[in-house]
Amino acid sequence: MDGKPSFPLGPSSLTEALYESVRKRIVNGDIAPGEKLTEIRIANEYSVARPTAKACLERLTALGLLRRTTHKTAVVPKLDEAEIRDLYFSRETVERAAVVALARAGKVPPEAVRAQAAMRVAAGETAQHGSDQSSHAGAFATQVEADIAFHSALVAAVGSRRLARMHEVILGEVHLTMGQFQAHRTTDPMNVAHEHDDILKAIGDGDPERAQQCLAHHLDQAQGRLLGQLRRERSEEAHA
Amino acid sequence: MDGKPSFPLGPSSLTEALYESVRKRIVNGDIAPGEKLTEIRIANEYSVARPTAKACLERLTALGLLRRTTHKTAVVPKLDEAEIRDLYFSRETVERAAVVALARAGKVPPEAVRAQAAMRVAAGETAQHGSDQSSHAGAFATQVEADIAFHSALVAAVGSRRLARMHEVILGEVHLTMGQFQAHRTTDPMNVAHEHDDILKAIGDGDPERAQQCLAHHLDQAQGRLLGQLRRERSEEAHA
DNA sequence: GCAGTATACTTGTCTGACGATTTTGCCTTT
DNA sequence: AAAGGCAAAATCGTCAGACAAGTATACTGC
Repeated sequence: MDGKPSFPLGPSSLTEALYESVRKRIVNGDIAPGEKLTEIRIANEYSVARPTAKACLERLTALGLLRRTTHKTAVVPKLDEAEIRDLYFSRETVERAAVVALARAGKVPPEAVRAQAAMRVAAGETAQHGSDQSSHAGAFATQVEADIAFHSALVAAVGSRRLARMHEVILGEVHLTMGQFQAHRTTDPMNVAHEHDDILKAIGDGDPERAQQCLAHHLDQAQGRLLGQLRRERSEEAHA
Repeated sequence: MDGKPSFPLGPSSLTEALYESVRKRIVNGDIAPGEKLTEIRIANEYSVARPTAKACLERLTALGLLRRTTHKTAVVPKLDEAEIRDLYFSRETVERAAVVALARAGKVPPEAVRAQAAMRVAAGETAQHGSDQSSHAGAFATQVEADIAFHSALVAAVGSRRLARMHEVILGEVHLTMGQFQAHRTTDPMNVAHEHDDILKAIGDGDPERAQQCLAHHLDQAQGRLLGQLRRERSEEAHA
């Protein structure tokens, strides 16, 4: 009946599954920034042919999750300050257009409020297992997932396929940086949840201007946290 | 001395050359919308192996210049009204951010004024060879190139790699639609040049608000021309 | 005459191997 | 002893072939 199934359950293709697996390993920080990712390594680790691994690396490179030049091995990038600013400038450009369109329509996307609920329980988990290291890492990962899902739902609700596609690329790199700074993260997760609420509130009130400002504030906070973390790491390795 | 040559003369790689060639054939309208593009056809036409052609089609698909679902032949899309609106909404989102940033800095990109000069001579050529069909088509192609170059220079001048990358994808589809409507084009090219001038003027005056409005007007005009052309074709094929 | 099914053709995907290029380690020379 | 050149190893780009899945068509039965 309907042209396409709304819920594709799993990656039917082998290349798709491989791509998703490697992608998750990169954004979760399982593969450290600066680490070499050769085609042969991927092929061996997953027991697939090299052209398959090659296609996977090319897709990741196109999305900005890998850096590679001709005849050189792919490495996962470590974003410096200038690139983080560039990333968040692009992110704000896309998400600003989204929240303005949503506020004009005055419709709060249900998916976003669902992601907010998941965000809150994840924040509670993080605060609860503060001492336990492994549980903390797991809870943090789900928290990041919920954060990504929130912003993704915001853009998806606009209904623009091209805006969503651009945002998907941007969010990939955002996810990457969050995963890389995972270990030393110290931020209170409830602050993020409150900032999300402010955005949804402004959208529901049909106030594009305020929604835009709330979003800018939220992204500025996030960028500031990332830059502060980056400077802290820089000084740490300077002492060593 | 310098890390990378500022002017990469030609695609050194075979895959790159193939990709560029097919891309140009698509955006110039040499390959009609709806036409099937099989891997074997590309491989035969260019005398390359199938995996090479496959990689080429995948890259084109990722950029939106081809549509393909699993186990089905890739076709060049013909954008309907909803998709053209979506495309121009995304385009305005990106270019608006660019002109605002440029107007804030108050710097007019030299590349843009160069593209404007090229645009004017191309417009003159188009008007001159109005009767000659082949010359007209050639002049129109260079005019479209100059138009693309102008908007591309605008975004490139911001200095954001990610914004430029998003814009490149968007402009690819824009180029595609312009190439498809090439045959029946009737617009006065000087109007476009004047609208471009208004944008540059506002940027030079350091007036972000006016630059934004001029851009919105320009894109609205362009979108209107495309939609009008599309409706005309629809009625034509309804009569036949 | 129409619909359902089976077959054949086309297409997409996966696997293996060869040649070209870059990088790195070592040797020679100044 | 240090720097430059050379050689060897490793990696990337490309090509050729076989298998499986999907689609379209033709045929048969109703």
